[in-house]
Amino acid sequence: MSQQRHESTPGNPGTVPAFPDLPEATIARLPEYLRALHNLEDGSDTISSEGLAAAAGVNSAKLRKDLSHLGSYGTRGVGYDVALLIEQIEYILGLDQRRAVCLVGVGNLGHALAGYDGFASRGFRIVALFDADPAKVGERINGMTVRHIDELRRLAVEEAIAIGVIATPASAAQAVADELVAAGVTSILNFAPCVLSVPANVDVRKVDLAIELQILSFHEHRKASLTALPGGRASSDNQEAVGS
Amino acid sequence: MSQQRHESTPGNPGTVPAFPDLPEATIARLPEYLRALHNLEDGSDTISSEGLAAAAGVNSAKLRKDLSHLGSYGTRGVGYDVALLIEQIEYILGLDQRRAVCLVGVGNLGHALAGYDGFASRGFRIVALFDADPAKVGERINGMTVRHIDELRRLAVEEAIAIGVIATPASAAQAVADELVAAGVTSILNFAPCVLSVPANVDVRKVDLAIELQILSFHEHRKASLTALPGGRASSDNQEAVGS
DNA sequence: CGCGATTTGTGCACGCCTTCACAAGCGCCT
DNA sequence: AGGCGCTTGTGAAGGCGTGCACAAATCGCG
Repeated sequence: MSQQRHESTPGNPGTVPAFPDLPEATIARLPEYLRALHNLEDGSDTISSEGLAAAAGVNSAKLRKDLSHLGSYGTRGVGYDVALLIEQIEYILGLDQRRAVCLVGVGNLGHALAGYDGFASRGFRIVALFDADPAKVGERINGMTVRHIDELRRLAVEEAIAIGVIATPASAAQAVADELVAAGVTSILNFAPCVLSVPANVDVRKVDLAIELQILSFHEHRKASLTALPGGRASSDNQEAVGS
Repeated sequence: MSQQRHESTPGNPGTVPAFPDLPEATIARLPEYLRALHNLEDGSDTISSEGLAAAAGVNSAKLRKDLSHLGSYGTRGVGYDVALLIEQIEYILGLDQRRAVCLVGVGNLGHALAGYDGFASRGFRIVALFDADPAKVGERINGMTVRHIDELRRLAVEEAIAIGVIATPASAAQAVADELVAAGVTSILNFAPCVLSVPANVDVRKVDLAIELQILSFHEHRKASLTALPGGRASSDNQEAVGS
């Protein structure tokens, strides 16, 4: 078992061990665990899988298996060391590097994202804003100046930006994605409702706000049809957790 | 558009037919298919599973299986009737009802959501905005007036609002959720980074913008560690999609 | 009218994920 | 020191989702 104890000692960049290949489902939950850990107001320095699972809204066995995947160090009979676990997860997620992020599209949504402090407080630095509209270029948002998209490539390379956020209309999204890729960006968070075509080494995650509502609408429709039927079924599964 | 219900249960006109119990994964993809169908500029009135799958960014076999689950009407050798398929999916998702949605929290993000026209154009009506801050009450956004959250319960009942969107800080989210539930809301879209506790008959979907970035950050971290290792990486896969 | 081209619908196998249940380990208390 | 209660880590089973590969069905055309 490789000891990838994360030390802050600079100067050993080549010693990053083989990365644990975590299941995708586990990766998606690590940020949840991290948030739950940070929100713990409890003064105790350890927490049981049961307690953390409740705080994160998941099954405790699932949480233990997730943590075991990253070779975590819990103590039987005691639980997990909160500080150590936070450190471990932040290291795995690469959050200790406070990655630079650029945002393209300062419209309705982009404006809100630029001002969203949840990014800054959870491991990221928005370092540049871009828009194609000359009327918006020069506008100052949250201490940053909106630049024209033509400057994207130069700035992204200079700042070694690896993550880009697309908050443009769908019609512009593919062109922006191409530009981001050309600038060396290898991870894209796409808020535009469209499919992006990118090289295989670029990761894309998509957030479509309307789709979330449509999924809820389906469940509404289903619930309505069930209540109209005789012998309406009881409620199905739903995650319930203790409030903070 | 006539309310063309699908032909099952031909003997009981007034009742909604037994709802097909679609896999959750399928449900989550139906909105994608719907968007792809609407974006089709092609003048033809039918489309093959291959074509639609490409437009939606999924495997064609998966798409066929998804559509078969909802008793779809494709024609072998021809494809799917675009208009009929749109109608079918919109019916299943309950979008033909243009459900009323209320939004709580008119801060940075909430303001953007209130102005987001993607909701209106894809089956929803935002009918009420609420905030706890007296300074915001009375403000007009996109033709709507922000009301105080104390009015939530009365208005939600009056308008029969079934879907609520939470865009408040995390500290207020649980209280707002309780209020929504008390007002009869049975579906909640939560943008606050916290776990909500709700009754079993209430559906909750969560969108955490920072989590999405953190997942991307993990992949960045992984990619960086891989490039430092011998063996390099092979990129042969080809993501293909219909360009904008 | 029949044949071939085309496309849907689906049986099947495989792999991932979840969940249960329990052995192993740890610390505290007597 | 030893036993006891608590908690982690994990083997195993079951369910779910995915994608291949092919039979069934439909249309167009000669």
